[in-house]
Amino acid sequence: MPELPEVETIRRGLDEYIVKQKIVSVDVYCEKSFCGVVGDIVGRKIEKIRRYGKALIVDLDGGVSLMIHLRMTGQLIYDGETRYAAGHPSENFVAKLPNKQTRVVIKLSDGVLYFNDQRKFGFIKVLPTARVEQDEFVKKLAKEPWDMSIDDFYEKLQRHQKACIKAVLLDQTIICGLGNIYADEALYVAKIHPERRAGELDKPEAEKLLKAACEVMDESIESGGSTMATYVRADGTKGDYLEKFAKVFRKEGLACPRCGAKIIKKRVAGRGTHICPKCQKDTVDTTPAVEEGVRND
DNA sequence: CTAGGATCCTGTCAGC
DNA sequence: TGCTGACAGGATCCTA
Repeated sequence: MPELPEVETIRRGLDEYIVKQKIVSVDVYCEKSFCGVVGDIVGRKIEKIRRYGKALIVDLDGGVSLMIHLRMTGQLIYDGETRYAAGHPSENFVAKLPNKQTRVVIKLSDGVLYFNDQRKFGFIKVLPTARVEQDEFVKKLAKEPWDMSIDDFYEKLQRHQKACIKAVLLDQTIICGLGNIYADEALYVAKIHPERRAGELDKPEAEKLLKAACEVMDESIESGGSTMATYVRADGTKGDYLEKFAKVFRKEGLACPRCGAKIIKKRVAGRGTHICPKCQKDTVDTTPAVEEGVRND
């Protein structure tokens, strides 16, 4: 799905466009995609949009909230005076809606919010606002990289000694926000091979990785996420992290911008993984002479 | 407890 | 053309 930067991009967009609007009606096209009773949210006003990791919380008046998780292929498309679309990028962003992938349609006072989701892994769930933080998913989330101390991160890596570092980065209960794109990009920036065991990273490496995670996600959020967040807005701007900033993700066969070696793709932790085989060594760097393995390039 | 694999679902693409 | 298997920007459940 949409990883943290994309979800944050959606949050900002919804904050601008749907807050203060009233829910007029809700059409559920796919039962699996909507958990709750439609009558509990119709007529309520949207007060606030929050985010926990990759989960979006829409607070309504009367102490009711919606939790929205896009998982792999979810998208939220607001169609009002302008169209604001974000989430899993696809032609749906500019298509006529509803369409085959539309799962829930929320009609608002001044526009319509479409929840599309090709694979139906995502969902919208109705719950009392007071219970959001008690939700099993929310409760288990770890800190986001910006809020995590290096000691905390290093200790977590030690705790998951034998797991691939990539698997660790994808585990939201260890560190929250990264998904397949930003895990690959962060590992590339930090020059760490995704198949290294978490326990064998030394502290300077862990620090580089944590910093890289913040960096790649900051960059993406600033550009509106990797998706075409503002696709149809008048200014024509669009978020295009993959085009503009990604160095390895979906770049297999292309030259590494750092060393020129050919980027490869292989399966790691059950996911397609992009690596520069030269910059990202799959064994511990035993180069002598430099203390603690710190290399300043 | 951790680690790894299967699984939910639809759609697309490469290879025969 | 039609079929088949692999794979996909996530998270959970099951097993060892």
